Amino acid sequence: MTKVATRFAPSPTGHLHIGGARTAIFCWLLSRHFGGSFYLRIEDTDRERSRQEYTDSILASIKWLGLDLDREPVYQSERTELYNAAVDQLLAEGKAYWCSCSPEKVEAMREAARQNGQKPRYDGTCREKNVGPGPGHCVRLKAPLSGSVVFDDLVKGHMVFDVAELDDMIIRRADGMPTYNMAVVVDDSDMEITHVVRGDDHLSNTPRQILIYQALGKPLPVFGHVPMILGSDRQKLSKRHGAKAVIEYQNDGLLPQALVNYLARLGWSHGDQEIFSLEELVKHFDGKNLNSAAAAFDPAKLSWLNAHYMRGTPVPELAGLVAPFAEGLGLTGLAPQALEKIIPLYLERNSSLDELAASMRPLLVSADRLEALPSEGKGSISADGKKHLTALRERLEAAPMFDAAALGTLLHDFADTSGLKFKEFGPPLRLALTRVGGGPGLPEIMEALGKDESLKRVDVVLS
RNA sequence: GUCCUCAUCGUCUAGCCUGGCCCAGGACAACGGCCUUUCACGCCGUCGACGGGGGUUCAAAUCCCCCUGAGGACGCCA
Repeated sequence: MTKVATRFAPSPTGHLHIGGARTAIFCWLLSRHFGGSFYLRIEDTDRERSRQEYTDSILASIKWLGLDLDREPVYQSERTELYNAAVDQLLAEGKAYWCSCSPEKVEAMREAARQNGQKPRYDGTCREKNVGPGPGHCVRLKAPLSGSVVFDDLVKGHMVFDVAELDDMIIRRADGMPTYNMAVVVDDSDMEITHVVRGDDHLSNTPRQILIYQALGKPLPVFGHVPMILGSDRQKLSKRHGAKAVIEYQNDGLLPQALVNYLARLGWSHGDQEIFSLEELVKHFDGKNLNSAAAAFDPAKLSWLNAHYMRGTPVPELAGLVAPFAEGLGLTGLAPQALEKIIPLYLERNSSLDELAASMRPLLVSADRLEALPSEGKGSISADGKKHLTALRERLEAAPMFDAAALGTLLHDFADTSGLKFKEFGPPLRLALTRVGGGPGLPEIMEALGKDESLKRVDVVLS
């Protein structure tokens, strides 16, 4: 058995989005499962739409996801000679021919076919004419006129296409560049790709590509067409579904492992298991159990997974990961220890790094950078509240110990001796300390803040 | 229009190949409760699906046919 090789082949016309990322993950997983290789090929033959910044972005996203490559990325724009050699070979062998039909003329043929209820196709005008090269001439594959193309798809099963459905596709444009189907076949063949895993929007391209493989006399790879990812309303994925480019998830504070786990599990399953380490994914992902139905993207489940992975990350590492998000909130020059100290207080209350940074902010800024409290209404401290705070402040100032355990006892004692209920002084104290309604326990917050800062925050709202 | 693909809880899915163990299991979400001097976590529980119609069979989510619905392809785009 030859060594398994897979490839992910995006065109650099946008950032790596969620659908592409899943395809890349599947390809990578399949190669790793079989101890094979994984490659990246940039399909940039469309000079108009391809942009270097997107290539860079895709490469960065692949890396961030942790998908390592076994060779440098291949750029189709640099391989024109290879494609031309293949086209010339087919021409020389009589398996392809020059065509002088203008695009307008071909479009007219298609329109006519459509009118007749036929599949729009090229009618083969130049097939036997031997027109030869010339300005505006393209090259077409001389496809078989009858028979069928058969292959077994990893996810769709046994596929049969009647070649009568296909026409003589263009394999080299008038400008000398190969067309997509030609370049893909030449590349996959040259790169010795054994498993072509891609979106099922390519399913109907497959018989065309198989025709090219056959004309070239090259062995066929195994094909696997994974269904598309839909939005939560089962419509085509778009921004409003919260389905974004990988780089945006990164910017939102998602952990790559969460995204990989979520995406791997979308359209693939291993019994009832939901959480997979990378090792488990590699161990179980053998190209089977792929769902042939399209799956809807669910941001809530992704979020749940992210929370799970955040909690499993060691605090010092987490501190390094949230630091950039804290900086984004204007919290610069923070000591790593400052973050490490309060991360445990907020970790289980957040499901992304940016939320975590935002919720920790009140404990990380100085008292004067907290926003002012409203004087009345929601979020304000009543006159009674201030009175209770004044009394509590005295106890706090007199506290010999300022750790969470001692402060917990102090608050209980205060409730007992003052006859006040917790809800009469707890919420005002919380507002004074953090300006936020919920969060970690008051004792923990005060310990993290320290005595001076805690008293200062109380003083600010009392003055 | 032609060809192709797909169809289990709101969502991701198990089960389907090799019919009975499925009056359909798990997870996310939602809802309720417990824990908690807040919020959250955690725990317990509730709601909730085989698209429709025909067959085949003692028996169908599972096999066959039709319908419906959804998606894709039909480029000198990829």
